[in-house]
Amino acid sequence: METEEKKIYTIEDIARELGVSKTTVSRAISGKGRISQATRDRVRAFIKEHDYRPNVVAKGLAQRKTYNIALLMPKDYVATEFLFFKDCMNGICEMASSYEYDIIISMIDGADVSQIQRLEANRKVDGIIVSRAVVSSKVQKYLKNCKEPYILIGPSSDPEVPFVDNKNQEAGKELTSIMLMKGFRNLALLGGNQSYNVTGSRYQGFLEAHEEMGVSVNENLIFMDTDNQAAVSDAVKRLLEEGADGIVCMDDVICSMCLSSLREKKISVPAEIKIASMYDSKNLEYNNPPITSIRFDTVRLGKMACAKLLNILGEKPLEDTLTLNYQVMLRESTQ
DNA sequence: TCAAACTCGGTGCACCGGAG
DNA sequence: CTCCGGTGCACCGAGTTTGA
Repeated sequence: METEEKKIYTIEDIARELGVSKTTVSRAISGKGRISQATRDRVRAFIKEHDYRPNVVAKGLAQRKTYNIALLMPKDYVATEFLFFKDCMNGICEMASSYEYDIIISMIDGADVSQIQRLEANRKVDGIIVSRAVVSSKVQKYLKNCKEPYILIGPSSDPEVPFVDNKNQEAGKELTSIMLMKGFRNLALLGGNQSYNVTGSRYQGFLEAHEEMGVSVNENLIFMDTDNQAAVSDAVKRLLEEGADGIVCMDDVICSMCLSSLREKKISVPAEIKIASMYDSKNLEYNNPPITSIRFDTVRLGKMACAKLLNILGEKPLEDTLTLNYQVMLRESTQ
């Protein structure tokens, strides 16, 4: 069977077919400038009928835009972050594509800025989204001097740098408060990589809850950088020796490793020790007992980061309705 | 050999003619 | 004169073609 190749229309073809100028067609599509409703309808009907799609490269050429956004990811991200990135990316891509933007992912190796340099030199992107784990000060300093705007996912200490972030500190505080209100007085904290801001924020929340409730923190029960099984097992061993009555894990992967370590030691949850986590991801979905956890909407976080950047790029009015929050999922592990 | 002109598809601005 | 609805053309950037 002979396959008939579909004609790809240009704005000029439409103008010719409809007996108007290219500018008129462009206006009918963009909605900018003065044009009669009748002409606009005619153009739109033609576009619909012939499935016309504007050439984004040409559009970019005329507007000096690329319609690309860079997403900077850390090259050395650990397993605990995978689900975060996945959800975040879903949100970013969804928001970007609704404005005809595409995402270019660039893996950043420590303080090496060569990837960003290349994107900038080749004018590949209009803006940059920096995932929270790219924290090297050299990278941040470089970005500040970049001509492309950027937004940070995660806390920003610099008031000039736009950012979006989950309410990590508040969530850490609330989760800890819940444990303290249940009467636990010897809480352990298993934290992630200390070079990440999120770890610091959640730790601050943990401390604040103690302070507010007038409970002193047992320094021997604070474990950081427990992002691998060996470190978690060691922490679990020590927190049991120290007589901890509850464990707050900074994320689900840490919690999952912690549960595995407790099982190995035949310590039962929640009968012998309570445990709570943050992030409420698939990692713990089928755990028995169900784990009390903070649920963040990371897809929304990604969407919001992208929306804010699009706003800076002049593409999108900023919606106040796009706010971030979290839910506390109270389950059997803390009962 | 090499500078100038042209190419792609779309945008933005200056401007035009007709109507009120 | 002003407003409306439209036109014409320069321009965007980089590669290719033309022609002196």
